[in-house]
Amino acid sequence: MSKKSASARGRPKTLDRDQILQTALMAYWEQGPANVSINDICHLTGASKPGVYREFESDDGLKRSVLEQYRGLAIQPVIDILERDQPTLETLDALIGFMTQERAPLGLPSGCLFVMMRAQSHHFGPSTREKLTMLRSDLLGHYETWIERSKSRGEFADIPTEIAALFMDAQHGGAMRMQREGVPNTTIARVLEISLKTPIVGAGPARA
Amino acid sequence: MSKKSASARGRPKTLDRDQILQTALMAYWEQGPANVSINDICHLTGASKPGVYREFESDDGLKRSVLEQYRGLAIQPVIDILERDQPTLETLDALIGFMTQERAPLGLPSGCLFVMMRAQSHHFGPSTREKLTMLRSDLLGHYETWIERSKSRGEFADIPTEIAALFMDAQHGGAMRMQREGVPNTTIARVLEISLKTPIVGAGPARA
DNA sequence: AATATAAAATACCAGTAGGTACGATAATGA
DNA sequence: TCATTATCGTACCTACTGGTATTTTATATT
Repeated sequence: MSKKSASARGRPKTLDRDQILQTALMAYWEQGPANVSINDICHLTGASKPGVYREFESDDGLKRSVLEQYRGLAIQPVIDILERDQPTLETLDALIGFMTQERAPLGLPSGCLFVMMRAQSHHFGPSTREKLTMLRSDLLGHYETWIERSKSRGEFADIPTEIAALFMDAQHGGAMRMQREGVPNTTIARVLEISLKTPIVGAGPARA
Repeated sequence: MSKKSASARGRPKTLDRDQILQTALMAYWEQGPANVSINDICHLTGASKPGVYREFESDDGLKRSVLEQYRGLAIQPVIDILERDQPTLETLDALIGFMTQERAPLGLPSGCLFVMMRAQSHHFGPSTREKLTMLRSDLLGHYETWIERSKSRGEFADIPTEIAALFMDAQHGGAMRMQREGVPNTTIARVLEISLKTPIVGAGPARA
């Protein structure tokens, strides 16, 4: 890991890895990964194509790295919410709040790159696909531990943990898809209130 | 409309429109629309490229036509279930049954082409996008009339109809995505039991 | 038989994708 | 000073995309 600051031997590198990652991340997120070529990223960043390939090895490698970057940006916050020790209902509210946050003021695209990439994982190389699978099972794992903790407090319905985790993941994916299709965040939040809270804490509307 | 059987003037057409549509439909469904080129479809069907363009005008036109075809195959059955005059719970069971049907024995790919295409609608031409939007609002409309009918029988929770329709659409999309990711249909069905039934008829597990 | 019509398919177009060979360049170590 | 090392970027490669110009062929009409 101590390769950066130590003066290397040859010509010093001018290529800005983080800038490329950030630019690619935003371009993928906004336009969809399949609509952004390596050439596009070169033009956007001013980097040369061999430079990008030297740094990331291949299209597959770049996408894998972007996904890693995206994890810190948009998946970890979800995990952080799950790991705060809060009453179940408050966690659910925090999740809904995070998902339906207005993106434009933050300069962030709508939808979720992770969800988008999962939906078209067969377009990607093996390395990216592997990363996708790992991120997915990691996220599901965090859902599961949170569910178990909620259950131990008696604050979670009697649903098998594995099923409940898939259920929460599905609600998240649904919300992100709606956002991409232009459904207003307030509306998405109302849907999530019903779809997330009712099955989990029974806090939904009265039955007719 | 009486152009087919009437003997036309020039060279008789040998191009089989339906075969192309069917082949393209299956290829799109299996591999994702973005992974199937017109060339692929030509090779699969034996048709020549200008023939395909003569029939469908463009990539956009072909995709629109395929989508139309897909409607009859996989969207209309859902609408038919909604239009059967059944108790709400039976309709929900029928929907869950349809979504989690084993596809392999029927020779059908898993997932839903409509859901896939909605998720990447920005890859397509204007005509295809228009069709997608129309299909979406048509489906949502059918959900809404079914919801209203259920409400009038007192068999639907007190959820605004528009919200409930988006909710149902989201559950459908989530199920199709899980299926694509390889989640077993029995598991998906259990998730749907919770996510669909609990909010709508309160038939979920007891709260803790 | 000659002509009009329409569909057939080969062979091509420009554009772009992912990827790389290779000579130039900027630093360090001897 | 001079070799060594490593990154630089131009210019290129092949493959394939959506799309079409052009010629040939099979029919119906005259």
